[in-house]
Amino acid sequence: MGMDRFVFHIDVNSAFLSWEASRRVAMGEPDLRLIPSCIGGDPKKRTGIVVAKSIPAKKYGITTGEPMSQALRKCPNLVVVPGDFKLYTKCSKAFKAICQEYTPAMESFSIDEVFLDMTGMELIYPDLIATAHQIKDRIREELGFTVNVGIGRNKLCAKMASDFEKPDKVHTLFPEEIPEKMWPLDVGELFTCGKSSAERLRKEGIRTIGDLAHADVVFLQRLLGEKSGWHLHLFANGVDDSPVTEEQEEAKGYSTETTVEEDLVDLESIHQLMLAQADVLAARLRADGAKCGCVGVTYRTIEWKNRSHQRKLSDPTDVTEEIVKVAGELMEEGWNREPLRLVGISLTEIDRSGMEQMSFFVDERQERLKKLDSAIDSIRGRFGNASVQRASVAAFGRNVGRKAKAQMEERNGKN
DNA sequence: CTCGGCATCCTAT
DNA sequence: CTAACGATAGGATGCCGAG
Repeated sequence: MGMDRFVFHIDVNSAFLSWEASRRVAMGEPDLRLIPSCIGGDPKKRTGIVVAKSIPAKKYGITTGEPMSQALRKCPNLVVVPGDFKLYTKCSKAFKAICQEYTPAMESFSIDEVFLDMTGMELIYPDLIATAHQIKDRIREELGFTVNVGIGRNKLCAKMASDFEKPDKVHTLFPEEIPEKMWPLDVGELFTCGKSSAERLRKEGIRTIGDLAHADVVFLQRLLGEKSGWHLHLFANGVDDSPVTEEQEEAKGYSTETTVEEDLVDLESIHQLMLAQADVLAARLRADGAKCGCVGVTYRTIEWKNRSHQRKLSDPTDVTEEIVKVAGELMEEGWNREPLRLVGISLTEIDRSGMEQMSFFVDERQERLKKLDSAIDSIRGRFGNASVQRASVAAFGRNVGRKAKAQMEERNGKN
């Protein structure tokens, strides 16, 4: 039936840190990869989180996603470097350009990961493992950073394999290797088995991926939900039919959220922040020739309680003022006046039909607002392309809050 | 009973 | 300093009310 496939998963080792380190090495500076170091928030302010870490940093028990303050307690000498998304975008493109040379069937999975479908290329690459080594070595020699390559019969196995020993390694995970290489691993290591699922499974005595592979599917579905249970069971057995897709899907939603330095306690300042956020999102909609049919707000209280409210629109829009009006109403209706540390807006039900709405009369106000927004877009043009912003981990600790203020000031300056 | 709408949870980079 | 801590996206899940 379906052809047997060969899939590569290529993953840049500690991408942000590697990219920063390779730039510094090229400029004759010390190699961050050889010392305890990380990309993260401003250590002086002790805010933000660890976004990427060196292997020496890992030896201190530092983990990705943990607060900087905690990481610094584990390793006071930790060298902390702020993020630089311009650099990451450049390195990502160079990395993917090399990968793309080996097959047209490449899927960009994230800024630092690709899948390659190498099926049916035996004549060009008779030894796929040698080809994997070649790709890896070329990237290291030409670009100055290392990757791991995982090889499997499907994306799941390729991805699991690329996660084995790091850095600068090629691993395979073929069906006959699954019991030996994957089943002994902790359940939490399985792709899409996150903290919550792993915890539930462990409570039931399911500790390894092998345990999961042999567990009863119906039991798993009752424990984790119908789809999650089913999928995790398939994954644990190395089963995955999802194709390597070349073209990336259009976004189904646009969202932004901002953690503020000082808690928000009044509607006025919340409104101002949301105006800045809606302005950015609406510009992205227009840049993509899209409109949204649903507006949502998200917020987080100082007690870390998350809330969200959303509402469908009677007519899809790409107008800042329309979005912020709905967002303001949602916030007013739902917010119980607890101080907020985070506020965000999400736009969903994206409509790309691009067709102007048929109508016998033109809504004067809407036209006026659209012209205003277009003017704002052209001013914004010099700040560069929205996709860079989208890809960015937009705020590294020290910019949090400052960014919110800057957004508001920029917006205010225009009025 | 099923479906749409919504809030929340979970997972990933 | 004694709990502290990002942004963005997509999908799943559970509840509720309408038809």
